[in-house]
Amino acid sequence: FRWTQWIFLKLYNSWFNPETNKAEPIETLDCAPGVPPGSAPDKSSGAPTSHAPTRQDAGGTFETSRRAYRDSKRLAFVMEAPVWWCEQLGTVLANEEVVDGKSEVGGFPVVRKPMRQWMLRITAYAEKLLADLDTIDWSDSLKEMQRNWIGKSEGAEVQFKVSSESVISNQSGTRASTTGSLNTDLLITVFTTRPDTLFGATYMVLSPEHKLLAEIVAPEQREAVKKYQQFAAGKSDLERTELAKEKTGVFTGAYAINPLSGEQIPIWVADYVLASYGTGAIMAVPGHDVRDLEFARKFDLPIRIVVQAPEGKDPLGWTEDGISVGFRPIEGLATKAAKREIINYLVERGLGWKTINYKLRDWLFSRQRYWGEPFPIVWKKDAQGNDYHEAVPEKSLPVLPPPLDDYKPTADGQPPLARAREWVELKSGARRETNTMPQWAGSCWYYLRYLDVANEDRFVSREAEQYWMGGARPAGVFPLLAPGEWHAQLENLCHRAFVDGKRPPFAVEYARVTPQLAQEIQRVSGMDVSDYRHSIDVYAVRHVINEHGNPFFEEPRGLMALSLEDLERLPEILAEPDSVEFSAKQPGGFKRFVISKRINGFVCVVEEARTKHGQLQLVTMYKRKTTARDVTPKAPLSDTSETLRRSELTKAVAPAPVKVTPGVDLYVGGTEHAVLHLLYARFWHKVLFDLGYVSTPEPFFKLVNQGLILGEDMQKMSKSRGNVVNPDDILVEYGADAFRLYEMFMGPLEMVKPWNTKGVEGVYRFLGRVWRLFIDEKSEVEFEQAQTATESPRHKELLELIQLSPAITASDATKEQLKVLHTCIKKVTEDLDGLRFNTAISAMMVFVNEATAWQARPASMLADFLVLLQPFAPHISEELWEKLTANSKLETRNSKLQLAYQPWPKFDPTLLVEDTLEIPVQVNGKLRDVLRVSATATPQEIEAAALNAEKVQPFISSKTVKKIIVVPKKLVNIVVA
RNA sequence: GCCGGUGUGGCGAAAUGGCAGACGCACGGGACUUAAAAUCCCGGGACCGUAAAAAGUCGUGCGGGUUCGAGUCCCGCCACCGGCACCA
Repeated sequence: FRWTQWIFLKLYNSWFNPETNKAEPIETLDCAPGVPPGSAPDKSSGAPTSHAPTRQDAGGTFETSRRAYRDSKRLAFVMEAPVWWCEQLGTVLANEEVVDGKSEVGGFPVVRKPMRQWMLRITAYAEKLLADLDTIDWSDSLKEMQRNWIGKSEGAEVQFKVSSESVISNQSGTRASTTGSLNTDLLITVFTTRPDTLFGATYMVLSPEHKLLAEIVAPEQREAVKKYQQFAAGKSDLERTELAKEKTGVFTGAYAINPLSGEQIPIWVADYVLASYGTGAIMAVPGHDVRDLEFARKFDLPIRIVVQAPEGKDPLGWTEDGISVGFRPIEGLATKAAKREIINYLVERGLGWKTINYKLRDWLFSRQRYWGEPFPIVWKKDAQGNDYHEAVPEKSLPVLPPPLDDYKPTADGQPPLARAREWVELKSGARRETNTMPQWAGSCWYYLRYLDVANEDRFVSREAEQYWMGGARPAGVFPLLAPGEWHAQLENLCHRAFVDGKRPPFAVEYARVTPQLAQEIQRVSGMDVSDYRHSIDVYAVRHVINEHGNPFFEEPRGLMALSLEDLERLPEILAEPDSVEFSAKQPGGFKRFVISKRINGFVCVVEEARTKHGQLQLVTMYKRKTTARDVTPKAPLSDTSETLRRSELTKAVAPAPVKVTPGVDLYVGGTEHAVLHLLYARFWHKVLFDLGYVSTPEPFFKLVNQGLILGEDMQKMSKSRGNVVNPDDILVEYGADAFRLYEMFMGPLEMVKPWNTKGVEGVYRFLGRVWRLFIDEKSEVEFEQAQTATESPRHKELLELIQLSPAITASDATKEQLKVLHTCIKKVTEDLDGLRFNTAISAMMVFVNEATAWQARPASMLADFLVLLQPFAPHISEELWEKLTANSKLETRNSKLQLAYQPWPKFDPTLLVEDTLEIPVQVNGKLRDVLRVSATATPQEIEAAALNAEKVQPFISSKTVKKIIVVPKKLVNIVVA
């Protein structure tokens, strides 16, 4: 409670500074120029901004207005707004906790209800939470879920003037006429991701909750609109989604002016436009939006085609990229360019601006429950009698909940804590906040506390945090390449970027910064980068190929598509560039260099960023033709992707990565936390990082989703289905070792798998075989008899009766035995690294099956085997270890050390080499025989043996042998006509 | 509709482009036992053969392609699971 509340106060006392792009103490707020929190620091946008209060501000005292201004910027803030109320749970819930109109926990109905609640400004971190997904090793599906939840859309806000005629007629009907200067500048702002289709906006739609609705609605439509608003408000969110199939809406009687065409377009109200997203109003382009088209067809509204679809495709309802038509300034431009041009057009005329929208909402953080951390907040009254909130001093933490007789909310709907009046009402006259935090609060940072649980002075010591969480270098950076490796590594990178997306991100350092380049950079920036290395990662490769390697979407600026060949010339370009430019101001505070060189009539431009790890990291690359005459056709996209697709790419061998572990090394959990815990924890961690309390920007570097275990009937386990397997029963019957071993043996970690109790018996039998590999069965019978003969259930001394099997010897292992052991060591070691527990266990089963047949079992081998088994079945392994090491004659390892601390065995590859090999012989790809040949046989010898093989002869004798493929140590394939 | 994942024996599953089905479950046969359980040994994709074998043919969701060779790589589909969903 204490440190969770302490972190909350950090959130409370911070704001997000878009200038520095990070959270800062609230005290720095007054010095910064006003920019709306969460919005992109886009100075050229022309979007309206708020500003910090100055002493000249009218109304109220400076203190009051400063407090109000600070409170509006805090990362933890109070908001009076409709929230999700769940009657059965007796509390409000966050967006993320509401699924299909029901509570995520329990599936109870929820309703919208206006309440004053604490919120956390997670939206300020939307961009970072999105962008940094690229730096962590999580599954694609999980990352995708977070991306969808954050829901970034780039586009523009456009202002539509409400047609003066409708305003005049409206106002004269509603208010006392406001003299000659009528408000003809009534503006409605819409958000669109397709500003290029603005010319095709033939009507407008406002959400039923839109603020301007009352002002614009025509008298004759007032009644209809009001009814519609009530109709929409009466629908629960569940109904709203269920009824989504049929569009509804009402004409407002008002018109707006399409800023491009100048036409009057009708303004409608419809609930397919959400108040909570964008501006709550849209420009409807039925020609190129399915929802608008559906609506337009239902209400017979005009439709205009402004984007040409590819040949053979219907332009009506074409929502993908195409060629703009109809509006002169962008006529003929491809969508990407048309968007850019239209935005320029709008900005120049003050009609709109570029903007970014996120679906992510701020996090509703308070609950009306007893069992949660109370907010360390008190409420006071100012001179005017208005309530304001204040932090409890850090030294007063923790704020503990008082004991209560009744844990239900009060009769008038206040949280349970409100029942404790002496606790709530302080002597000073201040009152405690009675809401509590949700359970997520603790789970947002528990992994940090685990590092240093007993610390009384800090939530985690710096030393512990840095030792366990700190990563000195970014993940998987490969050291500088040896000369000549560049080509292979680039193919490796391309392969990882485009073919094998599952691999973790990594970067390659491929060249030192040359003295020429270092000198030039020093000259333009004053920075010394002489000991820096150039690096390139999969994201740069993707970016370069996707952005500049795709001729179809290329911008009309003389830029040319890149090929793999161009990338291959990076070292050449960077060694002796023609020019170097420097741009100090970049998002994230990176220093960037634009390095260019003219090659074969093209100017190749390479942008690199300076990282804190002594690298110049490739950001992007493109080439442009200098003059029209310089055009020489270069490899188009098809060639590039063909190159990438070459199967040779898959052969590129990846070197072992340098082990670095920023954040939690490995986090294993289910997908149910995808947009809850895993998003919340990332947010808190980033705030703590910005404020300097932790040393990594991400909490969990590698995350694996274990698959759900289904019931034996292949259904999700649930009480109502009655197919739940109680772990306690399994533990009693088979023990913890067999239980965990079975869960690991069922199949790949990430896969969904059905439970099968028979399968537990299988691994239980395996553990039994392991036991009998070590233990003399006769002695065990004696033990059991002695046990039944005595009454007391606990006889430690009786255990002494259990003896090691006489087959266990101090003798040396045979070559054959060593091969079996080391095959097992190799497999288990490699499979553990890859979290392939199922195949590791099967390798141990193979070993035990073999070893059971041995008359003499060398103790040293069995000791090594126990070390392998120990992580999978720790109890039985330690037990056997004790028995094995009790016999001093057999000692092979340091028997003083517990098994868990024994060094991991290393496999010896030389022991795995076979003397003779089995070589399958195929004819036209079909298996005909298997030869046994010496491992030293030459390809010629193998070929001859294959041709002479008895079983092969009938298939080749009457035919001509066209070709013989001999794969050394693998196989022979004879191709006949 | 969009995004992600998965399709291999009766079942859970293995297979750096190179002998498909390792390992385990279930099943069948045998040994031990008065008997059962436990344990140990043997068998096993389908088809066609055969007294039994052997040999042969077909087989990794479907249709194409690349390759000497494809469960694996490429193109196009289908089915199932998970997530998102009137987000402009």
